[in-house]
Amino acid sequence: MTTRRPTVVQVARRAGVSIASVSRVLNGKAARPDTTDRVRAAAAELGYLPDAAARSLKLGSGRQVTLAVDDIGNPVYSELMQGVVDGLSGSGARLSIASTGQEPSELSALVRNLSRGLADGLVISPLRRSSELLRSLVDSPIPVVVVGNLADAVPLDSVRIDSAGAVRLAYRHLQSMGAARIAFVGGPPDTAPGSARLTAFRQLAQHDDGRVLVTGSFTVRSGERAWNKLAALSKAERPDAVLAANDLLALGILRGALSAGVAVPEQLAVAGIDDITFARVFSPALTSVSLRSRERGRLAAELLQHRMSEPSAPPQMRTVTPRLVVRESTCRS
Amino acid sequence: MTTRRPTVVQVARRAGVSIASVSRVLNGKAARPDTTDRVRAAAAELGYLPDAAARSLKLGSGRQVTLAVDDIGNPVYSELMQGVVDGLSGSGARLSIASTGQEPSELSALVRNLSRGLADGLVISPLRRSSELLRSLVDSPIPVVVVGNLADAVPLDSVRIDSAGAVRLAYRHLQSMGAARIAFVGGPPDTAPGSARLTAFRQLAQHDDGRVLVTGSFTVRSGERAWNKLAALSKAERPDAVLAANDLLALGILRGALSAGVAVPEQLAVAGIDDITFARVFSPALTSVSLRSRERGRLAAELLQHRMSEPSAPPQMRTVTPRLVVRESTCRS
DNA sequence: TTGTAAGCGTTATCAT
DNA sequence: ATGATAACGCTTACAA
Repeated sequence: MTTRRPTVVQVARRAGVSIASVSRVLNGKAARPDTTDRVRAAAAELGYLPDAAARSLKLGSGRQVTLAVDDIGNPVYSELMQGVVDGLSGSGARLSIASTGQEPSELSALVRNLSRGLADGLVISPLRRSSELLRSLVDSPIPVVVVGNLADAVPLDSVRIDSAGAVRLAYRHLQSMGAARIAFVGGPPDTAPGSARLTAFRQLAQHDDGRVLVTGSFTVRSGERAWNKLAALSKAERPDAVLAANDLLALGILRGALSAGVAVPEQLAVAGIDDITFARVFSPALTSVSLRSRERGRLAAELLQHRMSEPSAPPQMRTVTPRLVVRESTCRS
Repeated sequence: MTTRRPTVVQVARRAGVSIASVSRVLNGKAARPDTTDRVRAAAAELGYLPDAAARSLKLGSGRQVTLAVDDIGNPVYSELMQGVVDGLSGSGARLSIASTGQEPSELSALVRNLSRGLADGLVISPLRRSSELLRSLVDSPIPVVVVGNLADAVPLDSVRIDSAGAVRLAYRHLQSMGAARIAFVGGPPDTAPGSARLTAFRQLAQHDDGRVLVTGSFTVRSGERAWNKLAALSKAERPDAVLAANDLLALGILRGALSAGVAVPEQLAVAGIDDITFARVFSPALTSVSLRSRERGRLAAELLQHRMSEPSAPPQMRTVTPRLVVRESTCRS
């Protein structure tokens, strides 16, 4: 039960060598074959595992990566997380999750409190990019990779997405399906993706009469509320297509419309952004623009590992191309 | 940029006291008021944060909790994770995720490799409970809480669920809605929940002619495949209700049925188990039995913290009661 | 109440 | 090639 974990000392004793030799062998440095064997054998017999805390203390850094997001409940972040796991796999690094839940971005505070040993590297995907947060990130004593579109001047590794392109893809698709009045259901405008996608839509629709609704959160509930507002419009004003700023909002719209007996896509076409795993499962399956969350997570993990091994390299950037996935909610084939 | 993190030594120098006083003050031990003030001030000015690795090494344990699950992609586990976060919040403990992804449960290996400092406590929800895994858990040098139904003899803290009760709830409900032939779509029988739910169904349906299908995984795809088998049955054999072993399977059935033009619930009623967040969003919304994943996560975190502070207390057990949530997929109101 | 010093388990430097 | 030893930053007897 309370067997004390074996340390290098026990291994050394058992192998009849010094602790230095044990450390060397276990870290793959050269040693005489028989020394190597004896140490390996002793370690195996004792079930020795190095103490991560001690190693981290000595080395000045462990292999602990933290992923910080605003809301782990959103499937997008689960996928991002899976991507990070993919990118980390094989490196021996471990992943921690830090989610601030619903609170208005406590991420800055969280970032400041990441002490070494708890986190040796950070992947962060902040909904809101306050200058305070950016400052904490730039000043962070540990390597940071941001998943999101930073201003070019910010000296941080980042994985970006072409937001405007994503919105355009969906918008053009809806148009090509014959939609005349396309409404936009946006997320909170004070968030980075919220404002980027809103701006992109406004630019695209400036000559069309696209109605714009803004919601308080990127959730299904908000989508349902937005639907209610849409349903209250006069017949002439009612859109024949909705472009939602993310899939959760789109699903809310979808649910609202179907409950009200509106046929999708016949009477109302609906498209989202993110292409969460569930998008294809719904009925009708949701047309969406994939932002490749999993790939972004993987790329972020790669950038982070690069930076952890090469702390003073110039900041790098990866950009992921959005991809339209047409399904039943816009096009009954 | 590469500012070396301040340590107790710098704080002590700045405050004009010894490192011992710094440690004492920062850990809330009594000290003279002016000493306290000077230390606090110095720490604040320097932006001092204790090194988690060093503290963990010295104390023999940090506050790092690991959650190990088979597949983070399943929303049930996201909810479990959120529950663990809830239960940990305020305790200063941090959460790590370990997921083996799709691989045939490598959890045993994972558990054996949890070195101290990386994980000071473990919450594990294993799909398969091999005796090998159980042994690693019982022998684990760090506190462990299992989310799942252990044999009573296993001396481990656990959070359990009444599987048989959950299946019964759904079965009786389907019967009460007038279903005559209820089919069961089970998960992999070599998993703990897979076999428990299957056994429960067989017991309930032994006098009825309930058909039983078994799938290879708890996923939407498997559900869709199961639907195809169901659809291939002769009209006389076809069920008028399906009870799926989890919501992902149920959603697959739902999707298959709707695509085939089968009306749900009129021609086929569908019920799942787990009550994932998305269950209510689907159309028709999915009837499901809630296993209160989030609450189970919270309870697991509480048990773990208790054990971490009281290592030799007798094993505890919490049992969560399943709850039927009736929605449109079984009952058009 | 405060300071000195030991030690947690590891890696790395320096002799040998 | 190997062994003795110092050091990473922290907490905690023990002394003063």
